[in-house]
Order: sequence, then structure tokens, then C-alpha cells
Amino acid sequence: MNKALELSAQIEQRILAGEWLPGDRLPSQVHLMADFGVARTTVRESLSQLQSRGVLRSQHGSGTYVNNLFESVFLPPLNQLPLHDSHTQLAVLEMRQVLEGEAAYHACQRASDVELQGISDEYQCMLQRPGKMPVIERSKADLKFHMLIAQASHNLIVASLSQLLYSKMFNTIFAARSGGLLEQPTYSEAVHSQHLRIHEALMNRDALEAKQAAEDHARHTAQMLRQQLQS
Amino acid sequence: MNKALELSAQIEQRILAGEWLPGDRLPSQVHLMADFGVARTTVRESLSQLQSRGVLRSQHGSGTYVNNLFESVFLPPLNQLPLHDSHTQLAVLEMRQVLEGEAAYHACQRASDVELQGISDEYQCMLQRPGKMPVIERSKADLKFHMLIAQASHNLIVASLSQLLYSKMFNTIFAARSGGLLEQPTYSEAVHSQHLRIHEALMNRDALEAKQAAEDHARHTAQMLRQQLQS
DNA sequence: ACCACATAATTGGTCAGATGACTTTACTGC
DNA sequence: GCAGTAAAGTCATCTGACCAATTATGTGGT
Repeated sequence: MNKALELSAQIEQRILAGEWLPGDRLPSQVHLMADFGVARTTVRESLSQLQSRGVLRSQHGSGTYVNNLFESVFLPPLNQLPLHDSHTQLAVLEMRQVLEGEAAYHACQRASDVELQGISDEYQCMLQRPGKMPVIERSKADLKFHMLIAQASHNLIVASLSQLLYSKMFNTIFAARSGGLLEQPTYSEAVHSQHLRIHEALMNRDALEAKQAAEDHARHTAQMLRQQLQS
Repeated sequence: MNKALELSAQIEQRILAGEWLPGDRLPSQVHLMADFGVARTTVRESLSQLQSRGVLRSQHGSGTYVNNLFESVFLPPLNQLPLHDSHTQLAVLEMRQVLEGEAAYHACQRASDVELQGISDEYQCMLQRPGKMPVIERSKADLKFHMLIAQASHNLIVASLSQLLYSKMFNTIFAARSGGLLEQPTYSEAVHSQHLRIHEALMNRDALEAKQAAEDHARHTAQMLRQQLQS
């Protein structure tokens, strides 16, 4: 077996195992070269192979990143999806509900301590500045909190799909409602306690409770969006 | 423009111009390197590109040859995901579990009477010839049954993802286990009653029951595949 | 707080060379 | 003439090195 091929296989293996997730930046070529004990040319050859297969994407001067699983499979038709269509929005909300539950469930089972710590940090960050935080920042932190959980599930499909739904669709839906939702006090209160519950369950690695909490949270969010949708 | 890209273009140009014909042997890498005034690495990069596009074919120790034009047309579609990877299989199985439940749940709520009838027909079809049906036919009917439910959920994402997982992944996983599973009597019995339960719940439009039944069924299937995977 | 600039980190591209493996060809001995 | 062998030609793979292009980051001044 080639060294380049072997390296490709190892990298792919780590991606499939959920060690390197979609969006993650791989170690630099120099780092990989040291890690695997090969020349940089060989590393480049390897990365080139994976790029041509759509697994990776290199950005000059920045790094090499893991692609989303569904980037190639799903995107062309998804791009043309009418996000303003209420049926589509409903579908996304329903899917999100399932995904959040599943992500939380498996995160409890498979997240590393470091990952749990990262989730907890993000949670603390959300708490710290309750009122001062600008709406957009608040929203971003919220999103990151959920994405971290999805990543910690170590299920490549769950992570990829969550990423896809969040980055491409959920933002759009939120944006369409122009922030009115995020400022409502009921949001802060209810969502706050829901996040607390999710966080608690995750820290205790209580998978079933985490799943339930995440589903409830998603259901609540969906409910609020539906109301806005009707009004 | 790259030197490698430029060389690729020049070589392709000569082929298109009829200078180098299908079957012809190209000048050796050392020769090309001298001809075009580039390093051998660059020549190899160039040839590698053209090979990946099916234009050329290299034969170790002999030379590099021009392919027939139509060779590339019949090239096998590249398989994105290594479905033989156990992590991927686990991820798919987990996702399937969730999807089946969700599909059944929403099918109860949103399927038209005609769609329900179609599902029922397919179910009856599975029942009719219990022993006589060839394994492959049986498997196809089973797949169609689940796909119809996914479609009846009227959730575009659920339907699309189900289709994707089934067509691209689940078949492969099943095929890899070479049918041993489908012939086991325990499969027939247990799966039979599970299908019955799903069908029943769907006909009654009992969403929660249908979801539970579908999840149990998927869990059962996943469990059996996991056993096979370990053995 | 904001902006411009320098610096570091990273990928892109190229080169020259070394070794190994395989194929073809030519030669040698019979 | 033939079989076996040696030699040459060729591709495969890997290494180490160099510089350019791009991006990220920190620094300092305003």
C-alpha cells in the first residue's frame, strides 16, 4: 500500500469515526507530515486525492477543511428549495426536532470529556451576559451551543445534516422573521430553562433525559416559529 | 495557469488534434520533462490529472497510453462513502432508526387515503407469497414498503434522506452481508409481526404507536446487522 | 473602538534527485 | 533456433528543499 494512499485512508477513517467533523480544520500539512512521518509532497498527494473525491477542501493560506457529507449529494436540489415556503419550513422544524434529540442522546454516550467541557463553556458564555449581549451575538452563541452538541454525537450523518440545516436553512428562516422572536421575554425565560436542562443532562451523561430535553426545546422553538408564521 | 495544468492542456490538445491517437504510447516522462522544460514531478502531476479524467492510462514499466475516447463515459461512478466502514454503518443504522419513526409518525398525520391504500397494498403484496418469493424480491418489497411510508410523511427532508440512505447505503450494507440475514427464520417471524404492527398503526392513523413500532423495527434490524457485523 | 501595518502560519507550486519495481529488448550460451 | 539472463528503459514512490501566494493574528497608532 502507498504511503499516500495509507495516509488518505487514515484521514478518511478519522473523519468517518467522527474524530474530525465537517467544518473542522485538519492539522497543517507540516503537522501531518511530522505525525505520519512522510514528506510534505506525500501529504499533499494524499490531500489532493481526498479533495478530488470531495471529502476535503483546501483553502490557500488558511488550512484544509472537512467537507459536509451532503455537500455534493444534497446541495444542488437543496439550493433551489423554496425556504419561504411554509411546508419546507415545517419540514425543517420537524427534522430539527428529531436531530436535536438524537444528537443530545449520542453526545451523552460518546462525547469526550474535552468536548463536554467545550459545550459547558459555551453554555456558560451564553449565561454570562444575559441582557447586554446583542441579539445577533446571542443567536450565534445559541447556534454554536447546538452545533457543538451535534458534533459531539460523533455520528457523521447527524453532524453533517445538523450543520446543513442550521447553516443553510435555519438562519434563513430566522432571518425571514427578522429577529422579533429573539427579543420576546418569553423566549429568554423558557429557552433559558430548557438550555439549563439540556446542559444538566449532558453533564450527567443522562442520554434519555438529554434527548427528551433537546426534543422539548426544539418543539418549543418550532411552536413559537409556527405562531409567527401564522401571524 | 499551472505548469501542470498547461502541460495537461497541451497533451490533451495533441490528442484532440489527432497527433497522439488512442492506443498510442506517449513519450516517456523523462522525455516530456525535457520537451516541456519542467520537472518530472510536474509531468507526473499532469499525467495523473489526465488519468483521473480517463484520458490516459499508465502501465508500470511500459509507458503511458492514450485511452479510447469512450472509455471515460463508461467509467464506474465513484463511490463517495466507504460503506464497509463500521462507523459509517453504525451511523446509518442509528439515523435510520430515527427516520423510520419520524416517517411513520407523520405518515399517520398527513398521508392521504390513497397513499395509505398504496402502503396497504404493498403490505398485502409482501404477505401474499410468504415462502415462494425469492429473497431478492422479498427484499425489494420490504424496501418499497418503507419508502412509501417515508414518502407519505410529506416531509421533504425525511423523504429525501430516507431515499438517499436506502438507495445508496442500506442496500450496500445488506448486500455486503450476502443475504444470510434475510433467510433466517427469526427474521421472517419477528420482522413479520413488526410489519404487521406498523401496518396496523398506520391504518388506524395512530401516530405514536406507529412511531414506536417503526423504531422498534429499525432497532431490531440494526441489532441483527450489528450481530452479523461482529461475527 | 477602529484601522493600518508587520509578522507568522499555512497552502500552492516547483525542482532535483534517489531508490525500487516492472517491462522490454538484446545478448549469451547451448 | 531456443531458453535463460543481463541490461536498458520506463514508471512508481518518496524525500528534502525552496519560494510564492494567501490568510490569520497580533501590534501599535489614531
